[in-house]
Amino acid sequence: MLYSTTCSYAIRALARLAVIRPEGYVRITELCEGTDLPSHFLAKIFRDLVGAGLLTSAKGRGGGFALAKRPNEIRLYDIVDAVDGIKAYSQCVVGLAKCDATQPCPQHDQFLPVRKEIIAYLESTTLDQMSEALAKKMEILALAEPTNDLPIVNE
Amino acid sequence: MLYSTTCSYAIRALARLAVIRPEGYVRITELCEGTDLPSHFLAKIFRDLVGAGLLTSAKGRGGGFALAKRPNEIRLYDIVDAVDGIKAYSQCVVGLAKCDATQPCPQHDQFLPVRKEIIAYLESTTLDQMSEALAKKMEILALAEPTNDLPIVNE
DNA sequence: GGATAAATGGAGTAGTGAGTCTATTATCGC
DNA sequence: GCGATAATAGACTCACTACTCCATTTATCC
Repeated sequence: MLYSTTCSYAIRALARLAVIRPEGYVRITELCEGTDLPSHFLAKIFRDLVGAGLLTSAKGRGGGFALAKRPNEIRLYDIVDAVDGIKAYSQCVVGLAKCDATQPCPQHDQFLPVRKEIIAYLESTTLDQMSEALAKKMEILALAEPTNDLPIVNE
Repeated sequence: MLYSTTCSYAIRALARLAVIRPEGYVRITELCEGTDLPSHFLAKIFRDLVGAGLLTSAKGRGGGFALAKRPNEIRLYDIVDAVDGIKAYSQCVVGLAKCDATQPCPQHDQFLPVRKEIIAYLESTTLDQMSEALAKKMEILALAEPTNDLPIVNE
């Protein structure tokens, strides 16, 4: 997979946050309701995202986590960088330390276009696009199972 | 990174094997000489590659591991599939079980071209290309450090 | 100011991937 | 057949990622 499990949780949670309340505070428990997101673990991940400047937080009644920027200003790239570190994506595909044009690894040249495609994807995808797609999905699920008030979207 | 550490070892070792002796048996110790490949661990990995039909093995004097097919018939795809399992590449990028055209994850459509690029890369790259690139690299290193008989290529 | 509600911090646990080590088995040369 | 050689098998350790839990801190409401 492209991201770590932790990073997947972060992406899904942020997309959900943008859907539920793009501008206000959302509690962790509210965010995880009806999903398989592990709330305690997500709390830990969100601490880091606060530190990375992607989220702001407020304690006490009415508090929770809120996006630090507008959804269209948060790129997938920023989330991945905050959680996994983008450095991993620029390293040699076969894990060699010394790998450049003069000392190429067996895949160096071949892999360039793939890496470019991945980085372009991470840079061009923003949270508002993701939340829009997620909202559409939740809508479809709600129609498919009209008896459920809160569709389980993430299993 | 695109592959697991284990898979990187497999790729590097197979490329090396194809350079050293494309058709005969090579001992693990010989294969790891002058590299940072962990020989005991590689022995374990090679067992699996024998099971996957990429390598054949022979015990005793004169034995070792040899490619089960010609280098141009072994694709990067086959190696990755044998070690990491290609299934991981076809799964949803954010790790959702239910993710298809009707129930897309927030990244489903956007990620398609990236996935295609990765798969195309894995399918089009073969061991002979990789060994050729590696041989070229070893040559460059040998010229750069003419005092060394066995250049360390993989640190 | 007391009760409640939320994040925060950090210790602790579990499972997995990476790597080591040793004993066993098969093969070859003599 | 015997000794050397090399893969095979599996138990074991280590580190790291994923995840839990609880005590603490901070804020809000009454």
